[in-house]
Amino acid sequence: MGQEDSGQQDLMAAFWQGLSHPIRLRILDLLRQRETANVGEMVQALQIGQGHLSNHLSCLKSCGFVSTTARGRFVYYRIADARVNTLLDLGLEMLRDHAQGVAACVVVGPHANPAGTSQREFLLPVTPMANADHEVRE
Amino acid sequence: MGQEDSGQQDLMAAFWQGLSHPIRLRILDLLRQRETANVGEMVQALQIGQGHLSNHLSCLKSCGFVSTTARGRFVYYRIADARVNTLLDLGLEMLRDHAQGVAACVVVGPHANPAGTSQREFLLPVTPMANADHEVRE
DNA sequence: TTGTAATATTGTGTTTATGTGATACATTAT
DNA sequence: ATAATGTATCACATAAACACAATATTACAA
Repeated sequence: MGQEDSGQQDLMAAFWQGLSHPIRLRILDLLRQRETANVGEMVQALQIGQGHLSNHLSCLKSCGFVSTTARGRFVYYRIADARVNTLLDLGLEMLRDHAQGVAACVVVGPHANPAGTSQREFLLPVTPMANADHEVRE
Repeated sequence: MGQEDSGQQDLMAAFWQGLSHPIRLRILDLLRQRETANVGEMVQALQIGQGHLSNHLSCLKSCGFVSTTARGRFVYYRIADARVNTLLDLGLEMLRDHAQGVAACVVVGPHANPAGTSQREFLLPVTPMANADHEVRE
């Protein structure tokens, strides 16, 4: 009976999670602009702790979003391959049409947004006629 | 100086997180096969609690991955648009080349995999020569 | 209107991801 | 060898995401 191997979905979920953190996304953005950068340079640009950054970099690398080149004691990171850019661009495009909904997404459970806690702000231009809730009634 | 608006990255992270959960991915897979299904049918197919499923559906909908059509007291869900499929296909393709790394990704910090806790299993065929750690030394 | 079925919400207890600071490693310069 | 610099790891505290059970809603049918 239905359902299929959920094992692959576990892995897939872990894969997407690699992109589910603002710092990791900022790292990718930085690398898309600078082409390449070592840890120290990124610490400077992103203004976060070295160890912390290193952990995120490790995650991005494991998931295959970035690759590295060690030169002496420096380690240069860069976007792993074109598909990463494709993925990021497509995501951004979709986000444009759902910024408001994403901002409101409580990600399962009200606890995530303890009554009153300011909704996530959406500083992204929301496409005007993007049927906010995609609901159709017949 | 440097860094740019991290606000958009927060939203983008939330967007990707919509895909970062095995149940949500199973829902999307189901909808890619059945084209459309109501909550009850999905409860059956996925074998999970109705409330639980409903929460995940809510998340997927907010983020724009699925859309709904209410017919009477039934609510039919379906993949929102072609881009969702593109995204999922591309992700799967990338996962094939990094299954092992993703499985090992400790997602920042060792606590995530408390010493000994069996590594995440990878039941996905790993592409033979996919340079596991993408490291280059010069 | 009353009862019921189909969905959506909420309350609460856990698990897992993240933030920090300290520490271990590796490589180059003295 | 020894010190200094750049990166990766680790331990601990905290917060966010999740699972589950119970309850609230809404649309229908009798």
